[in-house]
Amino acid sequence: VSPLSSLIRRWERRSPLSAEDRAAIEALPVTRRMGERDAYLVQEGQPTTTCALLLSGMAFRQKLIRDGARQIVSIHIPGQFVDLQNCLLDVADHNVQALTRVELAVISKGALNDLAAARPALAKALWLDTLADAAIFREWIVNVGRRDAKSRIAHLLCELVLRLDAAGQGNHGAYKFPLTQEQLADATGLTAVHTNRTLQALRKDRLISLSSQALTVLDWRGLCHLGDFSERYLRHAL
Amino acid sequence: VSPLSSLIRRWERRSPLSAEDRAAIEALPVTRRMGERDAYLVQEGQPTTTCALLLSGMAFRQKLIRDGARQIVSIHIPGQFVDLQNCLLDVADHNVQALTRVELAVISKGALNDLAAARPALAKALWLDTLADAAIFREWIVNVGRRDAKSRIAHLLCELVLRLDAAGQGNHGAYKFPLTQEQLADATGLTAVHTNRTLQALRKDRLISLSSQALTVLDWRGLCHLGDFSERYLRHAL
DNA sequence: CGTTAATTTGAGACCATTCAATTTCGGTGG
DNA sequence: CCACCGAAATTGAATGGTCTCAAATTAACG
Repeated sequence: VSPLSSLIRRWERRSPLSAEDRAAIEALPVTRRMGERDAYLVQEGQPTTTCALLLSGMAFRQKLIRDGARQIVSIHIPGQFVDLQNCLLDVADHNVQALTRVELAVISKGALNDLAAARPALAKALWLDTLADAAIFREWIVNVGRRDAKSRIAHLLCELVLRLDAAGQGNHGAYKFPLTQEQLADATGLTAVHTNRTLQALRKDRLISLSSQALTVLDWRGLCHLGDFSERYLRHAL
Repeated sequence: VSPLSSLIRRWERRSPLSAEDRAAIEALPVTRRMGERDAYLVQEGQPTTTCALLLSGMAFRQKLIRDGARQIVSIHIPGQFVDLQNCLLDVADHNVQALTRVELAVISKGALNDLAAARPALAKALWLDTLADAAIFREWIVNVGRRDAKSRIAHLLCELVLRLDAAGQGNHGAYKFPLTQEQLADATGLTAVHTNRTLQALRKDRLISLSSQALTVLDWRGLCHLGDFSERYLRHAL
């Protein structure tokens, strides 16, 4: 079975691919690669040579500012490219880090660009992936820019839960949740201390239970309401 | 002269287009449309039918949250699409508003999709536009998530100044700057009051002068340093 | 000029931060 | 299996950046 079958499956949820398109994907030269937790998969400033599809584990993208503070700008689950933009960039403009131990399918930039040039339907699929990313970025801006701490974290959890569900990684409202509180803080623009207190509030409100990397949603409606969550922006991401 | 010549010019700054590609762009059926200041050009929840290229004036994209607060997620200058994502969305997932009186070249979704399907080089150009947007979104997240008020505003000004320069809209560090302080606040995740005080601080530090819609950069190096600004992420946006 | 929008100012309150210390957890080796 | 270790989570108290609310001033525009 091809390492890119998860990609084909995800793209076919949007619309069916022709046999030739599927064959072209499966013919891509792929290298498997592992990454340890916290390992840098892409580093800002590095010349780019490949794109990587996440096969298992989770990863996130982040930027560092001068004083050393970190802002996480997205979180990735299996079936997604973690650095699709590198396909069209000479130099990486942000960092990608493994959140857990990860397994990657690495494809050369050139092969992916050739694929897009030769097969319009796949070019569109790649474009759509970029667009889905961008939609999430926009909502992420709103989250850190205009919501208070409780809403921010609630919103982030809602988004992750829907995406994990779509990827078949959740069962009955329970999820593996490998983010540390410090990482959750870096994703929401808060401090780790305040994130801790905010999580306690969410637990006291009986919205979630979260401990030892296990997240359970106790009150989905309530969490969505608190997080001011509407799933429209995830249209092409699920 | 074609209304899409500014688009061709911008795309050709990245790499030359073939005569056929240029002809295909110029053959697109285009409708001109005006928009008054503050007018909604796209409304969240609306079915999408067209994409619009900004010919003159400025526009911005924003989302509203439940309590009515607004977060501006991007600002657009002539030569850019203000709603390219609508090409691949059935329903708009955010709002687009005119910042000044604007002039638009409206193209039907279908025509643009056909263009992308038929002409790989143009599909790539559209993809690259989406990617450039996404790079700006990422930095925008960092800005509102991790920088303090002075840095946030300085960073936003740095970005706009470079983009205005690239679009040929600046002369000698002086720019038309139609954002009200309230809009600047909504873009940076601050309040209008605090934005006002922060601008006063930037003026007192002799970094900028800003009044009656005219921005002058007095100390570019200093502004970049304060804003923790690095232009790498604008690689494809300029 | 008159009217409305935009900017500016002041003071008090609050959400989130900072800094430091403590407790718990997960994994490791004896 | 337990002792140990570092990482992660938790707690407390004080500080501070930003917000809120309200009012005054200035600028924009017909």
